[in-house]
Amino acid sequence: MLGLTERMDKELAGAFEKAGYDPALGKAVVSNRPDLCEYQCNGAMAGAKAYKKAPFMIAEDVKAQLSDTAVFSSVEVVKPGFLNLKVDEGFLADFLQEMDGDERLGARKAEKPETILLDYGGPNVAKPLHVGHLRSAIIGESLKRLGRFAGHRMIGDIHMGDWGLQMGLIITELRHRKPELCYFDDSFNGEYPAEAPFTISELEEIYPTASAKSKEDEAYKNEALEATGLLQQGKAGYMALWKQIMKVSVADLKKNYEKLNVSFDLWKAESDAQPYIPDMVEYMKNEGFAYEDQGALVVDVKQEDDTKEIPPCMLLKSDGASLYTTTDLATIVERMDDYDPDEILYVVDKRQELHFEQVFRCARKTGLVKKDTKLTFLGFGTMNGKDGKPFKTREGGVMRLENLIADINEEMFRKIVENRSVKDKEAEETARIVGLSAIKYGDLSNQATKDYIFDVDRFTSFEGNTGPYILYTIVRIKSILNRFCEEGGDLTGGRILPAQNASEKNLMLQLSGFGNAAIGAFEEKAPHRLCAYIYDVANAFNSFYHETKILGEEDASRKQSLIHVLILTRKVLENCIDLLGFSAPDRM
RNA sequence: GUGCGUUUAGCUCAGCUGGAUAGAGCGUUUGGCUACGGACCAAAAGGCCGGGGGUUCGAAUCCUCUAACGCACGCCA
Repeated sequence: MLGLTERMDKELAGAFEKAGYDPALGKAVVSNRPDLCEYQCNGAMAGAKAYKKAPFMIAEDVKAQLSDTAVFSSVEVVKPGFLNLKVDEGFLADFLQEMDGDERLGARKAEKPETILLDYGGPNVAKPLHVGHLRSAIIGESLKRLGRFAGHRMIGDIHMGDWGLQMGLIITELRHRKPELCYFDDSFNGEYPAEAPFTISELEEIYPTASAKSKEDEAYKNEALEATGLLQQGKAGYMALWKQIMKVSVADLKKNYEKLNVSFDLWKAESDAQPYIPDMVEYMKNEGFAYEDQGALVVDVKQEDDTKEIPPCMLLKSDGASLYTTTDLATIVERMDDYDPDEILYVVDKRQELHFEQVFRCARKTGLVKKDTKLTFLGFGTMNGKDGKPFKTREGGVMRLENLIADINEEMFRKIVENRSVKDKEAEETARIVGLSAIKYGDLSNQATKDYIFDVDRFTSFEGNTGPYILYTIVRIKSILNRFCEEGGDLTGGRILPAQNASEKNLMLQLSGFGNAAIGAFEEKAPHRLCAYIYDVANAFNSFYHETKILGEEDASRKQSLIHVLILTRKVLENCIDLLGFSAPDRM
């Protein structure tokens, strides 16, 4: 079905055309002067130059063509050449009725569905998730859902870091601690044990220890580098050990991402791309793209229009080992092989922008991707504490994601119990749901590309532009609908009637904007746009609710209409939060 | 040093690609519970949109210069 603005555009374009002007000028946008009108069209001013005519005259001509419109209840021409529009109440009611019966709630579907590979999450194995991983997971998950809703084939890949120096460090530290393990015995040729020689918490302690040692101890660092190299060459004992590390880590990661309501279609890692490296490197050498420079193998990615020096893309270090860049390029080869995506979208910390610029240029130049394959970098900003500096624990250390979530849930639990006499068990579950909304909405309501301040008090508040406030609104609607049913009401009967007052009409207008908000948020890769939209809807609803007697309404058909508006509001809000990656409880 | 980004109300942020009087939330002040959840609603105060110059009917938005802060710049990932 066509959206409301699309229908208005059609009406306006027809009027412009009939009046002898370019129909493309007929576009309706939400008015920035709600005191004057609901929608406005600025086409007359935009076209004034081309037609060498006063904008006011053009607007008058268009208005004349709209004299018998069923879409607008009022069309006015103002000052320079604004067309001020009010939507016809009957038309709006019919639109919402149709929207209520539409599975997609009036949102258009992509004409050309694309296959989009979404690279997000990006945790390192054997290292605990920390707040730095939060944004990638939250933003990526939302984009995946938004894209899917828009009609695209979204493939979410967690793309774990499992192949760099970090693995060498862990292996080295393990060898120091437990040299007797069969993984370190070169003459061992039996079956390696099924049980891992460590737990996840040991693993998480080993890495930072090893990392610290390598910074102080040159010999230790060299050992780790050597171990990394041997692993990459496939040394049997190290491979077996690496598999154990992966097994333990992945199980833990799955558990943690589940808590965030984040799920991946692919659990791929850097190591999966390794088999593609030798051929890729060979190819780049043979085609003359790669050459040796200071002992390393590099590909130039400079361009004529560069405003600054772009360093070449390094494929192999002087010791022959591969790097982050190599792996990322090989991953592109792997993805093209496996899925031939129309676009690969990376949701990564914006500080890595230069690296991806190099990788993208290299992939294009050397033909790893097709000419029309889009490679997109969506860099997100840093999550800062209230002091404006990167988010830390009270002691100044890196905040583990687990702890952050636990803190939020505890705060939420406290608030819920304070206000309601609910059973602890239920309150705990509710606290988790509401807590997640606080974290996700707090993050997503900011522009992804900018740094933002993570303020626990603000995000967990039930007032203002927060996740809990949105959930509160939904819960409130559910509560009214429940009561309606208890009183013997029928949720399916009747139809939506024209609005009878300003707050009701405003709510209806807001609801009609769902499609544009959801699709627009994806097209602009901007979940915060959807947050702004639901906040508007929630406000419009609460204002309407405050002024309107619903269950006490005596006119049966009007009461039924109000119930329908409520149902539709709930649907819109629930769809939105699902697209953002969280859900609402029944009570809170 | 070079490049990129940011700068909007006391604080945290929007501003839909150039439109009318720059908007929210928090905080502050005030008013509203014998209706369906007051965890709400209504209202007030609060601004040289970092600064200068330009482009045009019209600029927070585009161009240019400049300041402050942040980030990134070949053998880590």
